[in-house]
Amino acid sequence: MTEYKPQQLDKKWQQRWTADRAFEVEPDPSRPKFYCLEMFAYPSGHAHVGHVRNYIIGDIMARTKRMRGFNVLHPFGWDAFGLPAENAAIKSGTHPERSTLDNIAHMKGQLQRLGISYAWDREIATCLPEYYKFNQWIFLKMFERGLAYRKRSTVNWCASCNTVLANEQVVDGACWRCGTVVTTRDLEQWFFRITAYADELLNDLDGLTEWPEKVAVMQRNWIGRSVGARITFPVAGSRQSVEIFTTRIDTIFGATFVLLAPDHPIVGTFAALSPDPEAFRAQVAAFRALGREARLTGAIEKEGFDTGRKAVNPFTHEEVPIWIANFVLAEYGTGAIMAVPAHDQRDFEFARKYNLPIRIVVRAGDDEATVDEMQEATTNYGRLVASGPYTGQQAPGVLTAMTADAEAARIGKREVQYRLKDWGISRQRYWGTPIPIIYCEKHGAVAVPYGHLPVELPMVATFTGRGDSPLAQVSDFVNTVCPTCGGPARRETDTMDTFVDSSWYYLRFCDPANAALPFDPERAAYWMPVDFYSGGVEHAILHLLYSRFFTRVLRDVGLVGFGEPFKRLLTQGMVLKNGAVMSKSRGNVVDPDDMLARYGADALRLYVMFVAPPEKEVEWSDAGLDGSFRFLVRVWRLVDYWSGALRGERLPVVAAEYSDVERALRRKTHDTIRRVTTDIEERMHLNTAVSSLMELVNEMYAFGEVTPLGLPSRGDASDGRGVRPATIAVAREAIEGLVLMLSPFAPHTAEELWQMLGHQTGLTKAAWPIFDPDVARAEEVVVPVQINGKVRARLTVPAGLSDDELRERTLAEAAVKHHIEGKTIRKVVVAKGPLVSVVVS
RNA sequence: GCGGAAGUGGCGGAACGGCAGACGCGCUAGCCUCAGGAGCUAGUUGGAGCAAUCCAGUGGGGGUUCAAAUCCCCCCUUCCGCACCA
Repeated sequence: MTEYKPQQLDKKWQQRWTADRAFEVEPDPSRPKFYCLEMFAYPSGHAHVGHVRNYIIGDIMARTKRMRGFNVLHPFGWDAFGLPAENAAIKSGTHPERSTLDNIAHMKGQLQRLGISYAWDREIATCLPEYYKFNQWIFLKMFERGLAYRKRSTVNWCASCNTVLANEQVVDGACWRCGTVVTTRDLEQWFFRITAYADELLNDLDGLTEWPEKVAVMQRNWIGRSVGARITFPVAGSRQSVEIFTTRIDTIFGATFVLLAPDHPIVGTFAALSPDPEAFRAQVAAFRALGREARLTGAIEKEGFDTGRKAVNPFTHEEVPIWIANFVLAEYGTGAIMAVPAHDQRDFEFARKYNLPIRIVVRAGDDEATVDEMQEATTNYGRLVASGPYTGQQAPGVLTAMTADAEAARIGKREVQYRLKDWGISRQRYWGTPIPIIYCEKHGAVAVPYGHLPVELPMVATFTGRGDSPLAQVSDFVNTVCPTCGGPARRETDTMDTFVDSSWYYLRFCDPANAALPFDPERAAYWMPVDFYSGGVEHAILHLLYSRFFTRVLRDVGLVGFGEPFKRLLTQGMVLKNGAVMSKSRGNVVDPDDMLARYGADALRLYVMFVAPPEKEVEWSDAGLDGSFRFLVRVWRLVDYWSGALRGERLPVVAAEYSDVERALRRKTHDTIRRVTTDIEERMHLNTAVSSLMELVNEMYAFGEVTPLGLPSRGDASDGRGVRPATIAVAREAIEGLVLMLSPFAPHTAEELWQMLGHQTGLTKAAWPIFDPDVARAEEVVVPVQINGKVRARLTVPAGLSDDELRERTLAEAAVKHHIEGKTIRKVVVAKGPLVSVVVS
């Protein structure tokens, strides 16, 4: 009996795979490709079992697809730029490059010890010039096309991280990374024009049928398209006007006042011309602060004040007051709205609070409430009343008509608004990709010529974390010459948001060593799109939306021929410990290396896959890991014990030679092949794939009880002499199938067992077992019989009986007779399954 | 408030209109024993019964169907996302 020593097997087979370069691949048009990718890692230092779960999920898919005949690309890399390394440098004095590369080395070791089948020859790290050179290259392509541009704007600012944040990086008014309350600043910033692709990014979500609906919905909401009209309200006694955006032009006859955001540009003019500009400005400032407060706390107390000015409603020609309100957003629409208190709840509350007029202009159903009786705004569409020439008309027709009339009268136009804003990518930090722009007094912002890329990040020795961009302090870096005129010029000193790095890395894996282009279009055409992509749902908006945007840009640049990078997406659940997400600060991390030392890689891999479906959150349990280890020991003993008999000559066997018990095991084997294959490839129910394998093992132990092959607990292993060839053949089919199907989950153990069974070539070259429906077909079936909906009997009958025969046998069955005695049979249904349902009364 | 997902034994979870609780953990009893955190056998939704068996049962209430954990309607709870978006 050979002892199961998983730690030794881990080492042995990991070395073998590396020596054989078993997972390195090249394009091969003769085979179908499969690109399997897990979101690459931020090199924080240590991967815990929560991170590792995702890599194991991907590895099950990659290993299975390889055995199923696909040419599988399964690469890994590092999202290596970012703030934590820089912050650590400020504290410890270690240069971010040093700590990042150290962390990568450690984490790579962790993944290798888990036996994840990565093509390590394609490893990338975004902080290396050979990678970020192409961040710059893509930036320049976008600059040429007007997709990268610079503008002064009010931006989100995190005082703790000392940098700008994208809208997507502000969570509940606070920094997504450190939780500091976000403030605003006016800065010159670089933006990517993602809004140019807003419609496409929105519409194409419908085609992503293999994405979780949740993610598509989140992106849809984030893009936030709404169709309406922009209408000009002239300011009375002035040549100025206020433009408003509305989706409810049908209610415009009920617009009894206009509301401005405190940040609206015209507010400054109003203040200057007011009787007491100082007081006016003070009040505006108070509302700006209030609006921010309200958004942070969710406290929704609507406040406003009258500017004293009036606007002319262009449909009614009526003068209505202009107020400033804390709940109107400067960044959405035009920063100004027409208020229709009768038909908008917010306007209603505001009007009631400040005693502003309310006018009903839409009637839905038979509601005839007067203004005084109204408890809340009526927001449904309906028939227009008191609306001049439009009275009596209905939505949606009237919306189109009124918008068209506004356009004809040159007082407005149809407009589509998005919640999505352009992506601000400038960061006032060091550890990132330098933006390849040079500022010249004569020529303004000039692109660094492609031949000068990469603009290398200079080695800065000291970090303070204070002041502006650290690169501004490096005079060798800053001072340069203008590429256009050769005159003195200064480099851009901001770096790019690290989400730029991750927006195209999956394309780089197709051709990671290319020095001329981000990737070779032909290689990308072979490997892309990613067939299976898995990672955390926290990237549902940021990374996944940016990646879809980048792929479209690269399509328009001519590098790829498609827009969607990820065909199938899986958002894996987190691993909790003591009910909380694992984190260093909570002190509840489980280090995979501790588990490897106790159980080996395979028990850990198996447990993490068995405990729950991949999308679900799971609670870590040491006891569950024990169970998986026991299962592997059980498999080991069985295979080891039978291997002597199974290693021998493969004698031909004809179907008629199989006994009932042998046929039953063959059925189980093939049924298991079918279930495990669809569970992995189609349903991604890795937990039930494992339980099917467990069932097969239980069945084989039962088989051992009744055949001369015996069981490990029953003395010496049989060498197969004197055992019928049919028995050996059946056992071999079951055992080999088991080992093959176990191999994605427990690759080290499976390789060793495969070798024990006498195979010279390893499992990385083996083929997945083939399901044979003829073998799986049962010759006898158990048919449940329902009487008035309850199962009352089971019939064991030959498979393939006709419905009439089944009906006959059912009614003849003693247990059935007992239940229908003295009653009238109303109906007998024979359903597929088969199953018989009898209705009596 | 809007949107999404979910609610099944002591626990993790099975069951894509057809036998509810597969598989595993835990627990109980027994066997074996070089006493190990090992292995084997049986049991384990609740209730009634010596038993065969019967009754109830998938958050609650209705409905569709020969048949519902599964489909439809209403309600409750939990988690997640968005949140004054005009």
